[in-house]
Amino acid sequence: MLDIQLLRNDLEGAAARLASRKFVLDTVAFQALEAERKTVQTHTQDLQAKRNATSKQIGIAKSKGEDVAPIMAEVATLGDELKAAEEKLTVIQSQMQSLLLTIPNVPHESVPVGTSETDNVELRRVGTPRSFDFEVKDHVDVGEGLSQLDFAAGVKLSGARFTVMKGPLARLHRALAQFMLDVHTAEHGYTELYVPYLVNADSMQGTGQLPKFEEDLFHVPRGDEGKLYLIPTAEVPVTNLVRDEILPLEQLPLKFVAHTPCFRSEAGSYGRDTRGMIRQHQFDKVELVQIVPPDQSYAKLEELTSHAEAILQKLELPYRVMSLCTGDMGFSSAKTYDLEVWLPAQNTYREISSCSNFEAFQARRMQARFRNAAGKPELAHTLNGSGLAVGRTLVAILENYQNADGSVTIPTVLRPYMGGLEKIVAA
RNA sequence: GGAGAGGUGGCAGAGUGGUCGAAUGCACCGGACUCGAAAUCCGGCAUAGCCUUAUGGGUUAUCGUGGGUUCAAAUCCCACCCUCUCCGCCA
Repeated sequence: MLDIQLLRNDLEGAAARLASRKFVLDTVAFQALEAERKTVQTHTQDLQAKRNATSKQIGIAKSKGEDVAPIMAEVATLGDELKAAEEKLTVIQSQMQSLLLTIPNVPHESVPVGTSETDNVELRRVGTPRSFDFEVKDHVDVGEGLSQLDFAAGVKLSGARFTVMKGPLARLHRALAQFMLDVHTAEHGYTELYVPYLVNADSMQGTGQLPKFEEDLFHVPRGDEGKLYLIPTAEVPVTNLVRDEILPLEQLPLKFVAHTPCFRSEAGSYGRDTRGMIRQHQFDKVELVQIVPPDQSYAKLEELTSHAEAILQKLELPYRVMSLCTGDMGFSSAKTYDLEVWLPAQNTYREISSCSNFEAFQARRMQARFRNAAGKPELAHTLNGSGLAVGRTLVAILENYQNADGSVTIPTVLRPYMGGLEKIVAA
């Protein structure tokens, strides 16, 4: 959520910046609503002040044993008028709130301007793609060749976009998550968390999934009206830990890492990545989250991104770092770096991590604050990034570490997690 | 699932219709005293919004959440949420 002051003080400027990310802000509607709000709110508060003053007088008069009938008569009609004004104000305020909740974040000035994926800017490449002296298979053929990756079983149990892994491959998947957690806690200073996979609507609104992207979420009914949502990323429960909190300055920055499954309905992407486990309804991810003072957030974005990169480097997977353009960034983000891993079978780089600075956008929705040096509550900045998406990392390993005989070499750093196993061979 | 108790400021805890945004204590901040500290004394000490504005001032809302009664609600009524205790069940 944007600061409404920004819209009041520099509406055209805000609209121009939002336009760079393909969002059209209806400035006329905003101004009209804002003008009405001002009138109605002032009027309502005047009436409330009058009511409060009169009620107080009645109280004083009664305590003195005086006749209160004349004063009562004075406010006889106030009630209806006030009620009407309050109702009107409530409607306007909820309209304003709804409007604000659907406006995306303003891009940081360092974000490249563009309209689509193709305008993203490559910042660096790390590692050299391996050259193969045989025809590379994609991860589906590699995994099924090993009889350890079973898409048909996933379909039987649940439907499309679900997968079953078996044996050493399932263990490799677990090993990846363990490895990532160990690196981030031991080397990068993150505190490991275990969090709920079902969260309430307030949490989803806090990080920006609601109200706009309900169709991307799975939910389960609970009670008559309520429902809980399956998390699409650990970002939601982890970041919402600080919702409605005022943190002591000394506690910042907070650095959390959590390994969770992620559930996405993938509405609107029915035709994309239907083969393999690139795009699943359920996948595991190790997520990094930082809560920091505003003046540190851009330095922390670089740092957090480097933490995610460290995993790829240790796994010796070639990747590149992209700075997403204004038109390709997520709703809540002010700046995003994507890490893209090399997939030889696709002969391209594919997203495996997304690291973002949300500035105060999420914090404002969540009322996540800290007490600044002056002792005053101030909105914190929130950041997060995948460190990494476990399923896609597994895909990358299957493809990059495949051998001519169909086996898959296990990256050195993972072998301790695999009981010393060096290679996965067909069962 | 059954029975009961309870949710008030950073914490503890008073307040059951009226000068209550809320006593008191602790914690915290500033000052006095002191060579310094402790003790003591004095003062300060919630958050969000709106209007106005040179510092500032005015005003509204908030006592778990939402609704209702009333001129007036922390206080009365209804619904919901959460916590605790006991019983049952259970990984």
